[in-house]
Amino acid sequence: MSIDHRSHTPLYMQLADLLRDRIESDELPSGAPLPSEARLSQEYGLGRVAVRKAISVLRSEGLVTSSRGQPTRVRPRPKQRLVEILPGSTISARTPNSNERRQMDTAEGVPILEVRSPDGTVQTFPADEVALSCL
Amino acid sequence: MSIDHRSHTPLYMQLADLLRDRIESDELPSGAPLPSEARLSQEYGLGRVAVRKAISVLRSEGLVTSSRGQPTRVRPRPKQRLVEILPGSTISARTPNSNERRQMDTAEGVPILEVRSPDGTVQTFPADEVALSCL
DNA sequence: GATAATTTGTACGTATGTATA
DNA sequence: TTATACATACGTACAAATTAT
Repeated sequence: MSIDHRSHTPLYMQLADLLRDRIESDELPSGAPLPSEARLSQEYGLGRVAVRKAISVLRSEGLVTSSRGQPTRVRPRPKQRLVEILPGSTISARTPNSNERRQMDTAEGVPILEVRSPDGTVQTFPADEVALSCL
Repeated sequence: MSIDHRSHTPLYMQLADLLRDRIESDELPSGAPLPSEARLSQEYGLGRVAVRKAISVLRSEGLVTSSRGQPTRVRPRPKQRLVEILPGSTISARTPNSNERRQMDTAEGVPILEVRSPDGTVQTFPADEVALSCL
């Protein structure tokens, strides 16, 4: 379970895979801090660029959140609430751009669910908080 | 419409905003090549790191695709086909991780739509190709 | 077919800024 | 205040894939 510097798989991807495993196996549970970038650098013998790129992969997958001054943490996943939608509705999903993300205050890696009701109205929901139930 | 080096907004974000505007206004239409990283560097007086980060933002939003040896291009958006789902189905959306993306052969920035039918079966669709219609 | 030029990808190092504890 | 941690941004070098010559 370590980094192979001679592998064809990029170093950052190997590290991302390692960390993802530790998150999905709950060895790094919800809310837990990841080791700092400096620590990961030393631990695995990588430069900081590779470490940051690995973490950015996890961030874009919605698995972790980073903010200045604090350690990167495993992103707590809110319980999804069920939203009921009417027959005849159309549902689509997309990735919000940075401005939309700011407005909706959602984390990186969280898609947007869009529901177009039969009457033409459109509703949007962050996909980590909402699941849709077709009546 | 240029880069302000004294702004509080990061340079890469300013460039991402500029390029996003040019894509969404169709000045850079579907399939069109973006200027090369070297060209953007010169054009806007930025280092390559800032340029690459800007493009990575657009890639994660599903707006462009990059591959080695070829210019980064505006990602052609396939026409969505409508998939009908049964009443009682539950719909959710999520960002696939890198391995899932490889398996489903979807681009970065394309969420996955997941449908759990009343009989318990689960179907997954790339959200750029499929929209769901609730019967 | 072989070479060269172009373009993106990976990875290193360094420096400075900013938010948090 | 100090130390820690992440964010931004510069530079360099080489690898790998594609395209043009």
